[in-house]
Amino acid sequence: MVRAPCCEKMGLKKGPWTPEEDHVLVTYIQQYGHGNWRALPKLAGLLRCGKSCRLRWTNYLRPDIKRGNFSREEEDAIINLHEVLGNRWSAIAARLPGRTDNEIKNVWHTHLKKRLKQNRTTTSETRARFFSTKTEQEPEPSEKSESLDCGPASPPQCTSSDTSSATTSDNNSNIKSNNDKTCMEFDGYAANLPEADESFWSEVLSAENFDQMVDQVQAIGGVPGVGVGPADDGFCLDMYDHNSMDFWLNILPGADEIPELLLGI
DNA sequence: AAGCGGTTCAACCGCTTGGCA
DNA sequence: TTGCCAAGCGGTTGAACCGCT
Repeated sequence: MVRAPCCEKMGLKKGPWTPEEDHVLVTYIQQYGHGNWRALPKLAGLLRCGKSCRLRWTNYLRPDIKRGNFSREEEDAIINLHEVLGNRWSAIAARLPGRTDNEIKNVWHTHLKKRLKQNRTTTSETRARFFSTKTEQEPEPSEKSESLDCGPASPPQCTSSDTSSATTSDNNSNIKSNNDKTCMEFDGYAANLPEADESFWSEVLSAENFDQMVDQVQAIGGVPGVGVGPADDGFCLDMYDHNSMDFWLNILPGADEIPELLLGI
């Protein structure tokens, strides 16, 4: 199917926005709102298509947008959310107030992918040691694994987040899922897990739960980490002290020491 | 100072989704 | 149920910028 580009009509401007155009757009939206994006440029007197106006507004001109570099906390949050949500940039952006999906996508491709790649290189020996006893036929990690592609089936009992803070479950009880398939990663190794429905992830990712659990773990001087493991009727996901042996025993049954390079991340 | 290659990020393209008649 | 339209979304592009030689 071939669809004509939205700006194909002659006379519609493309490319970078000028300060004058920005001013016209902002003034119009402040005055009348943006009921219909397609009609907006005509009404506002802009030689742009509605789509271009919407993008300019949502990605740049909106008053609630936070400009400037991402903090380390924000970067960590993106990494953690990306592990769970994959390339759903708008869903990730919804959890980072003031940041747009476009911005997050750019940061991911320009900074965070590199950072993760470096981490994986430095932890590869540790990882190999820990997985050697449990997952002898583990496939080689691929570049593509970052996009949460579901590769060949991996043992569902061993997986986790590879950074300190991550998602968590309901207060003191594990959250059980249904039996569909999804993917999570451990330091680049994709593992198939039972997939949870939307309400499950909403609950897991709810700010209240997350903050509460992080606080609890930090209150005892621990570093928050997420463990995922088998449960009687599916799998469970819970938050632990990342530096505790219990955490590693849960996700790597049989482990005899905490992965040195992951301590205190 | 100039050229070049790598990086960044705003903007675009086109597919998907949802609402409505 | 079907078709159309508007908006949302993710992938990609390319101009601007930056650092190195």
